[in-house]
Amino acid sequence: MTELPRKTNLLQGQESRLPGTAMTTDKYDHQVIEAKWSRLWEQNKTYATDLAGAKRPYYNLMMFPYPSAEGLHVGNVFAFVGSDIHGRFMRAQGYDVFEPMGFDAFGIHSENYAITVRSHPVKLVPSNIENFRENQLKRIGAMFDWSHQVDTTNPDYYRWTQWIFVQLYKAGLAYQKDAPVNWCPSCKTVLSNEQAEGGLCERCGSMVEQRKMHQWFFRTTAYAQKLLENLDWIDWSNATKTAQRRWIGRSEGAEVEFKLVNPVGGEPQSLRVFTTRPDTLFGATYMVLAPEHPLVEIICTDEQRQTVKDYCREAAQKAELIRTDLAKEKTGVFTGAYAVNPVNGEQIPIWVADYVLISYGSGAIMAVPAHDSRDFEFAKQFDLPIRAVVMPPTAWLHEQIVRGLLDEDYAKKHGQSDLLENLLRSAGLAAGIVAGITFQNPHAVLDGDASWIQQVAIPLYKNDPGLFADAYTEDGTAINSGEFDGQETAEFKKNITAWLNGQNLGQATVNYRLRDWCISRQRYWGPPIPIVHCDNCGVVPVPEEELPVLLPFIEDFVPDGSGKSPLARDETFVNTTCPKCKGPAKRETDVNDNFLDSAWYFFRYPSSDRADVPFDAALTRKWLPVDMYIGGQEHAVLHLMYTRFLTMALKDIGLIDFEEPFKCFRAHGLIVKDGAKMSKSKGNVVNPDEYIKRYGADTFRTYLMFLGPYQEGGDFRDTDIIGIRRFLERLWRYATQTQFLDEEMADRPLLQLVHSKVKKVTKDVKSLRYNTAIAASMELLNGLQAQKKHYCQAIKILLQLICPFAPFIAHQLWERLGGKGLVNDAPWPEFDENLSRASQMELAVQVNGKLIDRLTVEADADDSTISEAAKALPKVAQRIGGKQIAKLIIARPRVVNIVMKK
RNA sequence: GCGAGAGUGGCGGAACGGCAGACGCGCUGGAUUUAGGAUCCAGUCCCGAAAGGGGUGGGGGUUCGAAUCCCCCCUCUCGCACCA
Repeated sequence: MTELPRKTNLLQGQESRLPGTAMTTDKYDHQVIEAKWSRLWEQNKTYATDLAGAKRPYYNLMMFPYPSAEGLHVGNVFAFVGSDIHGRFMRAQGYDVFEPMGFDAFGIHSENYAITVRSHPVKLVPSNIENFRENQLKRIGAMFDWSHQVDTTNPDYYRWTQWIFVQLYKAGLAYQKDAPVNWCPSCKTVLSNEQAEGGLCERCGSMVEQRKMHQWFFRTTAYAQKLLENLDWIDWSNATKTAQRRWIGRSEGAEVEFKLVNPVGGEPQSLRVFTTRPDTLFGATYMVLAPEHPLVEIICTDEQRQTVKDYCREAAQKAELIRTDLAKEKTGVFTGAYAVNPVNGEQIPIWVADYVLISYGSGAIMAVPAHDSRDFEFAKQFDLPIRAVVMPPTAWLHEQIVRGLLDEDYAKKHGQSDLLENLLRSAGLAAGIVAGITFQNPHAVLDGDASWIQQVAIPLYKNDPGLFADAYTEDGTAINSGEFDGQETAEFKKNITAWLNGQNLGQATVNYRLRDWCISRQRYWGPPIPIVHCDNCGVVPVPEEELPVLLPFIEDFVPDGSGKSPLARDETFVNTTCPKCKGPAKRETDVNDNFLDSAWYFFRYPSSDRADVPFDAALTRKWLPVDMYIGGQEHAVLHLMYTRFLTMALKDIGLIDFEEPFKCFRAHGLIVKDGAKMSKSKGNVVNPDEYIKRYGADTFRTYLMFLGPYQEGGDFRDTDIIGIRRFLERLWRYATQTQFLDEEMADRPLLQLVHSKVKKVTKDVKSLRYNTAIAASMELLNGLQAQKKHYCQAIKILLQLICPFAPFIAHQLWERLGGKGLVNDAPWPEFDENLSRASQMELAVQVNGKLIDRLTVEADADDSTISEAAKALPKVAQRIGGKQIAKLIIARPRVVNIVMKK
């Protein structure tokens, strides 16, 4: 006989309904219930918010999805359900909750997918949206207000995306400049950053190059300071705020001017650099320009010209990723030119190296190898002088030497092996160890007499910090810095900046890492940038009344080798008349970045039915800023930064009166499967549809929220979902097969149970700790079932508590039990703090902090009663014996600790 | 390298500085059942027959008392990454 597997996959075959018996009608049949309530909610417009009439508006936003062909991902469901629970909770608190949903359907994902399946986004996107909405989103039990949905590819929407572009253009916040794009020489196409990961083309694997193109930018940097400052007061997840702060990357320093030794006739006479360490100016022994720096070509000497040219060409061909990622070894070449160090008149060489980025600061640096690890590495590689100008604390020197972080190769090369050996010997001798040290037990060494540091290590460092393996980059005391010697870093910075200012050689400056937002995309599937280029009038925005500039249907939308958007191939699109002079003109053919579509969608939701304005002023005042935004931490910087920028810009333009779009933002966690990230290649992708069909949306929702703390994510496990299903079935049986009493609950233990659980669930749901809220609901059900008397009042409260998680079953049972109206509209149960506490408390009794016994006393027992009772416990008394008690601590309602005298 | 977060039973995970392991999965035993992948009851951190002892990645510290706070180290996850 063949052995049958003990268990089969829970998802295989098998209808969830059991063969018909007399009981069937009363079984928990999720399919019937969920279909019924979906229908009722839709018919009665239960979740269509009266936007104009709402008394207590609450805007509950979640990040709208990109409607992929694969369908809704379980990660989306996790995100939406968590947000919906918050929305349902707020509704039960009496708010008019607006919970809209939409589709972020433009962009490279849709376009690429269409290319791979040889279809067209114009065909694919609508059917994907249809599938998302009708087959998936409508089944997860969320309170979506479908009367206000948004589809970014709809001309009624992107008309306003273009309109916003025009407003920004008029406000001087949109401009054009040359910027590099990722270019695949083999596919002859522009690539997005994610398509060029690792510096290789995603499709053909060839090395991605950087190509310069004239592109559109938004001036996000104009708001760098405000974007940073507001983080201090907005109520957002801390991790998100930290990520934004780092992304903005404010750093204070000074701009310093270095004059060229041999200025080329008529050309600029100096180089400006940004440094956060003006106090290290005396240690600047060379300078570096980024390969793209315009002065490179001008200043390099004829001798070096070819070398420099070759180097720059090579650097240009490396994608930024390769340049940064794989360049473990630094590269660079000498230009032949020199500059003058303004503080000491020294002539220092100017190099070109790709470790300096054109996009930050001025694209040029002064190199202080002794106190910057990158310069240090570069100087060692190319044998440039390293001069100490900051004296590290002796502890640092000690640490370096003790750990053996010294550079023997460097010492040898510079004929300083003797010095190094001397250092080691004296260090060893100081600790009573003979020379020829191997640092086997470094921390045991050197702790006694430290005079060797004063006598040997410090002079050695002062003379040549290159002997050490690392640069000292922290603050310290100035050395080798002329009149500034002895100053601490902070005061030195202040003084030297003032001095530079006086000499007209520099001033204090703030720099940001944040860059302007490049919104040009040389692709097809996006809203055309509403600009016309006219030979006479130059750049002219399309007049607002002519918007939208419709995206033309182009059968073959695949990028060609031109590097231009496919729109450039459509003559009837490109050729137009200038809105100003009516002469012939050409349209801009780039489309805008997908992130612009999603940067303002929440403005549109309340006004989605308005054809005349992007967003109605009164509705916007009433509903925005968004009360709660829940979404993925992966959007911590880009999406959330862009929406903040845009909101600030719209405020300054005068269209709104607030500058932060989201009062509260919470990032949810990531959901993994069996401990690993879900991916198609691993074959561990969870398809939500199957689970919803088999277990029901209620079970699926509740399970997703139960598998871990919402803000941390969790591990999805097939085997665990059954626990939730059993819980809901138990709830069903209890609610349908119990004789309930109609009178009010009266006995204290039951009241205590109910009130304590209401308290717990309320607190947890409020703070998004859904997993423990569910656990508390389970405890409540367990507790109710164990009672002798069963009250309708109690089960109804449980239904209210569970409703945000499992709305279908809660509505059904509420109705069955004769509840008034909808369970979700019943006011959230209040709890009584006094009733939530037990009438008796069980205290742990410790002796010297060790648990010995337990003691049950009345909740209001006084200290002496408790301590006498505790001491009287046999196990405790035995330990006390005749000895004296030093201290007796009562920490109610948990512990009594009896501390004995020693 | 930098930043953020996390290391707790066989597993997912609970624990205002106060009884470690709530809740659930799994497992063990029992009841019921034609059947069980249903339901109900009991049990389930480790060592020990018990009394008792040990236990929250490792090592120190603060405290009457530490999974929780502080310092050092290790590991994992996620971001960022030559930003001068």
